[in-house]
Amino acid sequence: MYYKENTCDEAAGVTDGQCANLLAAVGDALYAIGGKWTLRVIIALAHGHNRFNELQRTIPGISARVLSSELKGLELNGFVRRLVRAEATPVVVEYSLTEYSNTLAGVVRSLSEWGATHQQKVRE
Amino acid sequence: MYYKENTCDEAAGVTDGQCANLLAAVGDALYAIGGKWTLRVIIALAHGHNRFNELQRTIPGISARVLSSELKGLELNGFVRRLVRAEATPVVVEYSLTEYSNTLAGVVRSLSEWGATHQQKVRE
DNA sequence: ATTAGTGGTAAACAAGAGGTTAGTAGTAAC
DNA sequence: GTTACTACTAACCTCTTGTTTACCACTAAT
Repeated sequence: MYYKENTCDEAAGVTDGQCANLLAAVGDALYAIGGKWTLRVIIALAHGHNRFNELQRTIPGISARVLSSELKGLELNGFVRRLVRAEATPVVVEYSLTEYSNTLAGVVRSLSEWGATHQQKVRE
Repeated sequence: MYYKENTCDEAAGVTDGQCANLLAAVGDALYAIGGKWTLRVIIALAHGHNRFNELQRTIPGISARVLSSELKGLELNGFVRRLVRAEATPVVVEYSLTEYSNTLAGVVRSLSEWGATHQQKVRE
């Protein structure tokens, strides 16, 4: 359980450490993947969309400028690999996920599960 | 066509639907709790910090203005309950999580687990 | 009398994320 | 010859988010 029921004094000291740890960890996670588009790009790549314009078509509402900067950031952080296929005409660029990005599977799963049920609740 | 039409014909149609669903669900989730402070406020509340200034002390870096607007938004969306204790002097305001906010447990857990390991990887 | 604490709000501003428009160079299809 | 596709990038603008500072009215302690 991520929450602690009681507020009694003996617990305060103990859970405050846990709380600070949680705050820091969640802060780090959101800093890396909390942007509006970051996870969506990763999801689209995970489904085999690995070209620039293909990604832009798959992700509704993203602009070329934002997609470009997202891909750069993801490459910099080791989530995405960029491969230029110079043998093709015109030159084709392929993006793909690294193994490290697989560590995000759990996050994507719980986030999408919660998001789906939450969306149903919002339409009440 | 001078480039391949599909990476995997049979998969394309099937997974594109899944992909769109995932994108929408994750989008909804991030819209609700993807802000810089939203989850941190919830975590602090979950650890028994239920007064305004207490929350501000617990969450490093948050300003009163932002905390105030976060709490308003969370109350509006049904994550937080606001209780004014008029019998006390000075008047005391208590914030607490609703039952609905417990549905976020899985999200917080996976996000904090990933955030913790990611932070270790970043320090390489 | 001064300081600190209660729970905030108002105003002014800064920063950054994201959106819009336009344009690059080359090729291929109509 | 015109359109459309490849993968972007530059410039500009807007809008949200967040910061800072000051302030409210009241109380309790020093």
